[in-house]
Amino acid sequence: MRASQYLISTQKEPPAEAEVISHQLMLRAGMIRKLASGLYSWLPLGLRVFRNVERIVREEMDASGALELSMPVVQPAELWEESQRWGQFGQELLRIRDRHEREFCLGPTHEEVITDIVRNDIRSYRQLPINFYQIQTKFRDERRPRFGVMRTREFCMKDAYSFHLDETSLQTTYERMYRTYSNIFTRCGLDYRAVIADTGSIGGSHSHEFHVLAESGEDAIVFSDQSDYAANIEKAEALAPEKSSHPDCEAMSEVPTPGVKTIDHVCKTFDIGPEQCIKTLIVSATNGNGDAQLYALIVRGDHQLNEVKAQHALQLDSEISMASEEQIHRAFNCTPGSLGPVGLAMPLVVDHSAASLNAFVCGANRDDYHLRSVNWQRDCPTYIQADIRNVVAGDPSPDGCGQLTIKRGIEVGHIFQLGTKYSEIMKARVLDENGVEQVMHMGCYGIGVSRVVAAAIEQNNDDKGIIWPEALAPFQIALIPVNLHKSVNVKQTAETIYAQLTSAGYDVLFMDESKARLGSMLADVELIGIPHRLVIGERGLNDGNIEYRHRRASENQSIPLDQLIAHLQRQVNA
RNA sequence: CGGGGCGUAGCGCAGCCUGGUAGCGCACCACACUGGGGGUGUGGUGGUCGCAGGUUCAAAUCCUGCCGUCCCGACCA
Repeated sequence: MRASQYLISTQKEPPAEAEVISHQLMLRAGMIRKLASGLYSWLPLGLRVFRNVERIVREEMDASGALELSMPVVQPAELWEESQRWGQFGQELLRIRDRHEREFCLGPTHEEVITDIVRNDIRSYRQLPINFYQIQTKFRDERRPRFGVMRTREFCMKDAYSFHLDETSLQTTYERMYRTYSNIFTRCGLDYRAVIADTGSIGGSHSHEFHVLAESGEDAIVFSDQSDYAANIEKAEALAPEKSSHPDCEAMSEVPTPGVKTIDHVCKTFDIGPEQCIKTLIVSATNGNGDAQLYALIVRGDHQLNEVKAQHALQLDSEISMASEEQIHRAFNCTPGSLGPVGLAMPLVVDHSAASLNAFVCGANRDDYHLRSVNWQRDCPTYIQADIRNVVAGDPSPDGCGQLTIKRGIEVGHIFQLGTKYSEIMKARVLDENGVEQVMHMGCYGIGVSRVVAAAIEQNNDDKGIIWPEALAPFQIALIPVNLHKSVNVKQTAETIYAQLTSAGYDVLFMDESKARLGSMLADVELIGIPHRLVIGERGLNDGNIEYRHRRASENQSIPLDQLIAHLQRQVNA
């Protein structure tokens, strides 16, 4: 590609709105432009990278035996009512009406549509297992789009759905997808980890997420330092401490604590550590009748509530949210910072580590007072004990091997064993070899194609710009002539090399604008992140050389002209 | 959803407090010089100052409402 016939739209300064490095660099390099919150256009340069990811995904999916198809973005409400997700999915589902006032949504995912196809077209176990995929635009009306294309409302996803006669077959395909995903992210040149995950709103039993490790990641993932155990913190189990009894301690007493509302302040007042007090969190969830119901959750002062675990412990389908100060005041006539479990008339779930405390401090459900020497058995005997906290670094690994460490990750892929969640309710059945009708088992498998692009940049950049992994680069080689307009020799050589490289199959960006200055061309090529660059100037040509430099290198290499192609072959395939 | 910030040329910003000719840097166009790491000079192009209403002789500036956008929070208990 000749730069003179392309759009290189680089900027020196990042737009003020860009927070994370990948967002800044994508804007500065001229890969994307924002249309509105969470909606981005891909400029030609960005689209080249996007297509590279897409190509790798498609090749690996095809190689796995999956079949590509394409389903509509706009989906009728009836299908979602049938799966009961029209009500469940919440505000992320963008609902629209057509001219006949019929309701539709923009598809955030396609379980309903694929299940509808399969239940009509697949009747026999002989047609199973089968795995369909598409690479397509999704829409989720995120409450807070951010970080450029990392979390947008409209985004591109590869979604796949497999169908099986039984669980064993599902397990086999699930494992194949696990390997396929590993191949895809390896080919993309990413440092990633597969971790055990929660199934969230998609549902199902077993699930793994694929995370690209990066400081800016929105997820916390935990690893054992002695085994393969890795999980999303949402899912990582905090083991219950060894059974501890609650020997009677000195009598509980109420202590005046004017103005004390935070754990920090409680600790100073009583001269104790945060692990010796508890915090009482009030959450609200919508019950079956659509009413908001309050629940009390207790974790140790130094621990954090895990909302996903709490939701499971409360056996709720809908998401929980923290109660507002106002709700709390109405229910308990005190501020949130003065809450405690003693005497609370509502369902109470206590985390294992909080339940093993004895003689602890907590709020008195009365402003400006706290309770000390509280004993569970004696003072507050009725509660459910469960794991509802986030693990912390140093906790024992749930598999019994080693201790946990915590890192940040960007979720780029997610695979689920759905089981019969959708096929059951939508009556997707086949006849088995005995002529008996069986509900199909399903798996589903997603990759955030646009997010992979951003994640790759988060992991590969320096102060000059992007450093593309070989397989994702918009161009493999940048060809930079020095003083193109002045030197006939430079011009002829550059044209010759450009023709040679192009016919050898390389993607070359030829900086052929005659009066462009060397410095700005180098800066652009580095910002854009092209892995290999060639500089052709009189200086080198006088000795029969041109200069090669890898984007990660700090020195040029002089390459004799007649060895150029061979040299590049070694470098590009390295 | 709650709180806060911002909205002036493609990008980054100043001007607003104290109303009176709309500015700066980058980018862009022309010419000249320069020519191996974003060069210099001269001259230019480009803005209904987010939108609507109000106050005023006069509004980017003051007032009201709306919209957009970004950040923070929603784990403080």
